Amino acid sequence: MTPQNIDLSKLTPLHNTLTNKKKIIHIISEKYSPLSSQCQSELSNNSKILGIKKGEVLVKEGQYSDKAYFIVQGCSRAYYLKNGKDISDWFAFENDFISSINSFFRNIQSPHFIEVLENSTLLEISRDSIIELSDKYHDFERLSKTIVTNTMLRLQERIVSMQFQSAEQKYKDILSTHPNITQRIPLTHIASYIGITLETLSRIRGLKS
Amino acid sequence: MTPQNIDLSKLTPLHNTLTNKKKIIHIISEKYSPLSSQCQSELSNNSKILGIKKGEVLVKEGQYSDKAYFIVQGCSRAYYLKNGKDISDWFAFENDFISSINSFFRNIQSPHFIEVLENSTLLEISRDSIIELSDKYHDFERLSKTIVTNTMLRLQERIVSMQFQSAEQKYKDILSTHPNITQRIPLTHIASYIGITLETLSRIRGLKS
DNA sequence: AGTTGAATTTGATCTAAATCAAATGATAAG
DNA sequence: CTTATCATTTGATTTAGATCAAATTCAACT
Repeated sequence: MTPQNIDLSKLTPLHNTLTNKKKIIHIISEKYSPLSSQCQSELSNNSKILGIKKGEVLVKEGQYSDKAYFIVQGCSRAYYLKNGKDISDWFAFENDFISSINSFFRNIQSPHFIEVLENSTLLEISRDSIIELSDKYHDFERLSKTIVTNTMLRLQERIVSMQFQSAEQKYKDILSTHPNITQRIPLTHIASYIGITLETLSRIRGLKS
Repeated sequence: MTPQNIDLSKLTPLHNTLTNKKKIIHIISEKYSPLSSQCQSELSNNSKILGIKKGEVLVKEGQYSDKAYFIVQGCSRAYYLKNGKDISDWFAFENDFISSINSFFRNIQSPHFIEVLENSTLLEISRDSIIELSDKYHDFERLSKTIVTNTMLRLQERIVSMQFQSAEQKYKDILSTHPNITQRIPLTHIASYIGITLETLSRIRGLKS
């Protein structure tokens, strides 16, 4: 019986969790940047799996949040309130990371909320663990650099998309990177993410292009 | 005589350059993340100082650019053409870095031009050198992570500023981070950077607020 | 199935900022 | 000083998308 064929539900909860964690960390290592097995197991000891229900809020405005979350299953968003209006600022799906980046990196009060949009499984890692692992392991430092670099490039693309595009083009842009985002994220959130109103988005979608 | 009091102009050009390079690298190390002296001198061997005249173009659209530039003195911008319109995407001043990030990190053709806006002194480093130094020195890996992280946070702030702000507020936002930007950067470029037209910017500035 | 509340669509204005166009001001070069 | 080029301002008009408001569709829960 190969590892892939183990029926996880038959194992004890503890063993199950450990097995899953190793798998998740292996995925992170594959997707972002390779980690030595020693570093992987130390990351395993410094992270925990969370099961979160749809609608729960992981971070609230004003909190100091020193956690980063890797999405194993489900999706989440970061948003902030501007004059009472809910503006989405980041979406994260399977194999993406999410955190309140201002609070996490600059150690200030979070301007963002982070909300789970589907029942989700997350891997939580604290800033202290990340700092410790980055100090100790060069390959972990590289992993975190890779994640930050990806994020930077994604933000840069988003600026270009927002700078001088029509509402319609901005919507097409997001569809081209996330073709089925509308099946998972309410339109209000998509609208504010691309910087247009819900009504405008609805009209754009009505056009048979 | 302390090192600070050496009159650089009295030295041979070569010595002068070397001394300057070490100073510059020391500044980078101080400002972003400390480098061991061995790493500093290896970086010194892997970088070169450029003197560039106002108006020169360092990178053209379509080129593969594998260089990063640290601005010792002067300023530069990255911009792209959208339907023939010149849209500024990044400004860099003393102690900032600039590069065609898409080309540099993803090894694709640059969508950007990089133009020097004032007679400038730059330190140029190639991607190969950065990769090599990052492999060899954990502290260099950290330095590059720090630079990327700063860039990411700056881009994120910019998105928030662009998302649902009035033209006037966007202008105030850029003034608050770069109070004297208007003394160094033509208004056309500032306007496109914040996503408004030159005319609108001029009118905003006309209001005595 | 029927009720309730949220998500989305549709409609009628309104407005901030774009566009088009021309005038003025500043800088540099001969 | 004069001309040429570039940067900025000012003016008139248009328009994409916001705002306000109501109708409809959808989904979850008794």
